[in-house]
Amino acid sequence: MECYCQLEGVVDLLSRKYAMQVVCAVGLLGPVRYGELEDAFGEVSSSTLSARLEDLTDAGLLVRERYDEIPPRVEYELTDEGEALREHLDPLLRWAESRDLE
Amino acid sequence: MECYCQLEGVVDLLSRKYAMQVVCAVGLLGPVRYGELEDAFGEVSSSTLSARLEDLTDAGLLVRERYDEIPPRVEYELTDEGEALREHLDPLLRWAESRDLE
DNA sequence: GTTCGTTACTTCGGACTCGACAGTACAAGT
DNA sequence: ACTTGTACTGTCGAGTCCGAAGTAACGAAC
Repeated sequence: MECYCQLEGVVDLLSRKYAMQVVCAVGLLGPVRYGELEDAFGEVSSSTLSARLEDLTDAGLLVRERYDEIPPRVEYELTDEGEALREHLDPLLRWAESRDLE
Repeated sequence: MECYCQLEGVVDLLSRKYAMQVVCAVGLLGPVRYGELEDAFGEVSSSTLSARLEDLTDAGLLVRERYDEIPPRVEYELTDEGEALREHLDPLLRWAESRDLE
């Protein structure tokens, strides 16, 4: 019970590709458009990125704001819960980054 | 560059099933045997668990100690790097746990 | 001396997830 | 007409994960 083995839910969500990076990226880039995220990631597949955005939105960690314009405009932002998650995630990714650079 | 989008390596590793839980579990259970982990997880598939243990060992986050006994005995433990990771991971899983319980 | 128990895994077929790339909708600009 | 810009969706082959069953090794029990 004290070993986190039984964890599901959010952790499963974060265990999908790019999930952790998306949370931190949306947090740092503020209200951000789909294309900006795609550019930031560089080599992500659009289908996977949009699946991840949908997952995180459904989980209540992101809000998706769609403007009725042509060409379309959509902006993603963290909810309060998403921001809470990002604060826990940030030290982890920061550590991972410094480790990978060695 | 500041948005963690390009992160690979450890993050990809942690983005696989049970990876984060295994790190925290091994940290809390001390030197721990394969079967103990399997019991703690309860409903894990043995193939996936052993794949994850191998990944983490190859990445230098776990050490695997095999004793020449019958029946076999194998113990897993965190390396210093694994412990550093666990310290960053722990607040995250703690948050996830409290969120999932709501 | 043959079966039983223990442990830490593999192996297997099928299901799920991912990546790359092509395609969609719509209007304004040329 | 035709191209441009945006945010996706569809498809399909490849990679990953799943649970169930099997494997190897040897000592102990019968």
